[in-house]
This record gives sequence, C-alpha cells and structure tokens, in this order.
Amino acid sequence: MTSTSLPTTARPDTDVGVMAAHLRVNVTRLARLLRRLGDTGLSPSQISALTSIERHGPLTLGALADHERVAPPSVTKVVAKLEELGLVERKANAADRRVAHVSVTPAGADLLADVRQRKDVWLATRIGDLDDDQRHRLAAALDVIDALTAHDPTVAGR
Amino acid sequence: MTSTSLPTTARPDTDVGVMAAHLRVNVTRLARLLRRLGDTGLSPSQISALTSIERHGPLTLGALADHERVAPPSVTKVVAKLEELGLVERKANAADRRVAHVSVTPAGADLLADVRQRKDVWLATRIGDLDDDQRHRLAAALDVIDALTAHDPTVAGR
DNA sequence: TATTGTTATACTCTATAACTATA
DNA sequence: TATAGTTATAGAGTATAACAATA
Repeated sequence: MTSTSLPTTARPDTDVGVMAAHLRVNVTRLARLLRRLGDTGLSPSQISALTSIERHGPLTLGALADHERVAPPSVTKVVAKLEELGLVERKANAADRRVAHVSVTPAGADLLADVRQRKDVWLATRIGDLDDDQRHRLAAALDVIDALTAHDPTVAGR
Repeated sequence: MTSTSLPTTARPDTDVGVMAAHLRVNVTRLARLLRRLGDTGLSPSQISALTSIERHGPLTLGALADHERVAPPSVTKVVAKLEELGLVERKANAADRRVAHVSVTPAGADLLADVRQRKDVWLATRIGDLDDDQRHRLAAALDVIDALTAHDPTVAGR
C-alpha cells in the first residue's frame, strides 16, 4: 500500500502514499524537537492537565478526568500537585458542595505562555533561516496542514 | 515577541512569528493524532527502544542506553521484555563476553512496519481528501519541513 | 440510592546503589 | 582496577476497589 498500489497520480511528488510517509517522518521529528523545548519540570500528565484546564475553562475534576482520559484518583493527585505549585486553583461549587471547579492561575497561564513562546522563538528562528522561496512555500501550505487535522471523525472528543 | 515585534516582513502570511505559532499548533496536533494511531500495546519506552534498535543496527546495551538517554538497568528490563515478546534478539560478543548485542527480529521489524503503514494509510486518506490545489501546495512544502529539522545545532546527538 | 471526589492499595516504569562476571 | 550488565531497592505515576460526603 505505497506508491505502487495507489492509482491516484503518476507523479511521485503528488503521490499521496509518498507524501504521507514523507509528512509522517517530518512531522514526527519536528514535534519531537518542539516537545524537547517544552521542558518545565512538570510531568507529562501535569502539563497535559494544566493545558486542558486552561483551554476548557473552569472544569470539575470529573470533567477533567474525561478530557484527560484518566481515572478520577489520578486527577485528584495531579490537581493537588498543580495547586501546591500555585498553577491552578480550586473553587467549591456553592450549589453542590460535592463538586470542585479548577481553573488556571496567572502563574499557570504564564508558565504555559512561556513554553509556547520558547517553541515559537525557536521555530521563528528556523523559519527565518529559510530562503524566500522556501518561506513562501511554507506559508502557502500552513492552511493545508490545518485542513489535515480539521474535522477528524476518529477523534471527536478532545 | 509576536507579529508586532519582528521587523522582518509586513505581510502577515510570511511573518515568521505568525508562521511559527501556526506551524507549532498544527504540527503538535497532527503529531498527537499520529501518535494515537501508533498504539501497539508496548509502553513508550519499549516502542522507542525498538525503534532505536532497528535504526541503529545491532547495539550493545550500553549504546542503547545512551541513545535512549536512559539508565542501564532500564534497558536491561526493556530489552528483556522485548526479547520475551520475540521482537528483538540478543547475541553474545565472542571477543568480550561481558557485552551483548541486540538487534530486531523479523517480528519486531514487522511490528514497526505495521505501525508506520497504519499511520501512512490514515495520512494518505487525509491527503486524498484535499483538493488538487491544496495537495500541490502541500507537496511543494514538504522539503521545507525537512529543512526546518535538518542540521539542528541544538540536537547534535540522536 | 446515586454521584463526586478521596483514600487505600497494587502494578508499571525508571532511577540510584550494590553486585557479578569478565577484561 | 575498570567495564558491561544485572539484581536490589526506592520513588514517581496511574489503575481498581473501597470509602466519605453530599444530593
């Protein structure tokens, strides 16, 4: 199921099989480099939870567990740690006192912004090192990479 | 350090800061989707070790520990597990009997090939869903993404 | 009785320290 | 003595099961 078996286009530079393999390798490598730049001292589950809390606003612990696809006891511990670090805060629900809502503190938002900026600075430098032709071709393709991940039926939630 | 502070190009679609943030978001999301497709039942360290062993040929356990940036006892356990699963095999060094070399078995190579093919099929489908213009713009940019990760001075090893 | 979240406990993964066997 | 790898032990992280508080 590679270039020989896909009867779409004869030219190798638009053969979807060849393009897929090429894109997979490049995207995986670039993502790995970016991930390495994102070190914060937080564990993967902690940084992931913090990101979810920021993106999806105040969340109950149960909702956070669903977002993170993780068991309730795990979020209890992760949130306790993030709270201890001052990155998130809990607010009791007045109407139903079983429920707690967590949201990101300014310190938590700063941490996430710092990580993103570090990655963007690195990427901007790499992009700045490209020649004009390369930079224009990259600019012209950014929305296509958008399109590849948009409306994915296999990943409805999250 | 975003679009307003980088005095490179006035047009937003080639502003390196804007491009960097856009690319970061898209690459991260696409990589996450691909990673989710790569589930094998192996732990992250196991799949990573298997990949390193395949790529860098027969490796001593010490060399594998260096590649994986992991402590020696960890590779002992990871390799023992991969060997038990029939995915790698050990070969004693005849000249120095302290040393063991690990390499990928056909079953291990098959497993890695299957994972890659699963990802490539998914990506090829997404690319096939693009219109001709999008597909050509993506094809024209693939080597640029190559260029972004090539010769990275900050990641000399590995 | 049902639901939200916590505590108790166990398992996996990885680390450091101590050890075995070769050189 | 030095090196390659293993075994012993400990610390994170996450899971299931049992529990407490509230509805």
